[in-house]
Amino acid sequence: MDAFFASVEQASKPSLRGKAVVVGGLGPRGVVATASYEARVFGVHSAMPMGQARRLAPNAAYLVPRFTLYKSISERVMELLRALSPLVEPLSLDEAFVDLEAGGVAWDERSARLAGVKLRADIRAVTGLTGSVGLAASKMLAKIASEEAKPDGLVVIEPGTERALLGPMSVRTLPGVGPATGDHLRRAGITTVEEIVEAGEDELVRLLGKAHGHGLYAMALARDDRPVVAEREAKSVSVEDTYDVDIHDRTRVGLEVQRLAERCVRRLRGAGLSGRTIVLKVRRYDFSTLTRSETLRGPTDDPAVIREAAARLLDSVDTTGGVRLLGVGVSGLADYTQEDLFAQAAGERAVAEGPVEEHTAAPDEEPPSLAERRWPAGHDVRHTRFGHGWVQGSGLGRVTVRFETPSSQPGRVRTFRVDDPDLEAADPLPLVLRGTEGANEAPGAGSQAVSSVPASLPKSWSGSGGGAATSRP
DNA sequence: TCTGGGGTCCTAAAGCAA
DNA sequence: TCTGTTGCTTTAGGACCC
Repeated sequence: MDAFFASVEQASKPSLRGKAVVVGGLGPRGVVATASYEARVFGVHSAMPMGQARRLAPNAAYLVPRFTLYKSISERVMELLRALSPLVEPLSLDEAFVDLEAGGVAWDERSARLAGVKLRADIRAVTGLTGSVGLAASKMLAKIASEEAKPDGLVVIEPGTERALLGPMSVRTLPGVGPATGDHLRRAGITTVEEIVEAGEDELVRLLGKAHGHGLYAMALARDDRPVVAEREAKSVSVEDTYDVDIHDRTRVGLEVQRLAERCVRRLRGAGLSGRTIVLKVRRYDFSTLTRSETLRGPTDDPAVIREAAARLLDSVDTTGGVRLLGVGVSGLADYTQEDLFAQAAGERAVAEGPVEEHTAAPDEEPPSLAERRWPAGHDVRHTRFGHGWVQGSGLGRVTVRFETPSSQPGRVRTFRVDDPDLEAADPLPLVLRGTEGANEAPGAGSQAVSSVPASLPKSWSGSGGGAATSRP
């Protein structure tokens, strides 16, 4: 999918279409998750610190990610892919490999291209978004082709043309070559794919080690026979938090680790898993990162056991100077059933844990007090008089809302007090009114779309207001 | 206002057992 | 009994990906 998070936001917010949109963490230490193509013109890109993005594109719309919405759209796209082949390997919410041959829908260039064209049309019809397709004989080449195809395109790499195509490309094009390896190779005078080939396999292994060296050399020759794997089992489960300001207080550090351990267990149990190795991660004030781990005799999903292990690991870490990030993870995963017996044997009382689904936005499950509701930029809201809209920004006791829906014209902006009883959080509306395939689900989709178009209404008392303010107190 | 969160894979060192 | 080799497991760190 093209600029996935940003595209979803543009689709659900008519006033943002054609505009620079940046989705990411809005706190003082946030980074960009996705920038719309309009924002990329200013030099904004993924993984860039938000502060830098704001300097480059001060007039862009800055929004917090809404993972549950993205996930639901992702699932619809994955369904389309699974209709093509049983062999679908998701790489992330917005990318997947599909083995078209295994699905029997494509066996030569013509049939593959046809399948690709139809897929792109289906994605558009079902989600209202654009996706790009890369077609080739291997995963690596398909991936490169899809990069070339973006945005909103389709690229085929024909068998026999691979080497010539790859040759002049930067080594950074190849999967597995990031900043570090790229630098390493550059210092050895290797900047293009054909220079990797010229250097030879032995030299690559000498430079990068066995696994990486052999692998990269093969990739440079366009040799890649990695299969498309449909179901890959998780190897680890982890949670981590970066704090807005470094934590110095050792007691507080300990408490945070306990909280993280509990969140980690919730996720672990939600997935029906238990694990044997507990990992504590600490990023210090100077960004140096260290991990400490402990392997238990057997797998567990017991919150007390994991909390205690994490606390022991913390004992061996010096946190003077402050920490900016803490994380707790579990690896060496095993099935839950096996663990169940273990937990029973330990005679541990089951901790009354909440629902398995975790909220993406708020780490804390606090009672949502009247005046202290949070209004994250970009989230949907409903007003009893003005209908459906989204939070453009909040701060200083005010929240600014734009009233529009995916199918409306760009809407008006109004500002309210954060404790306005007429305003409440709302679920996202579907981006497309009816899907092309399947019966129309979403019972109420049509009526919602019609009802909430804001006609001209009394003036609010707010000024136009600048861009979205951060919502941190 | 420097640098998220959730993962995967690889390497190297150290301890231990055969 | 001493020494060397090999292999497995645990631990820590680093690179990479989206």
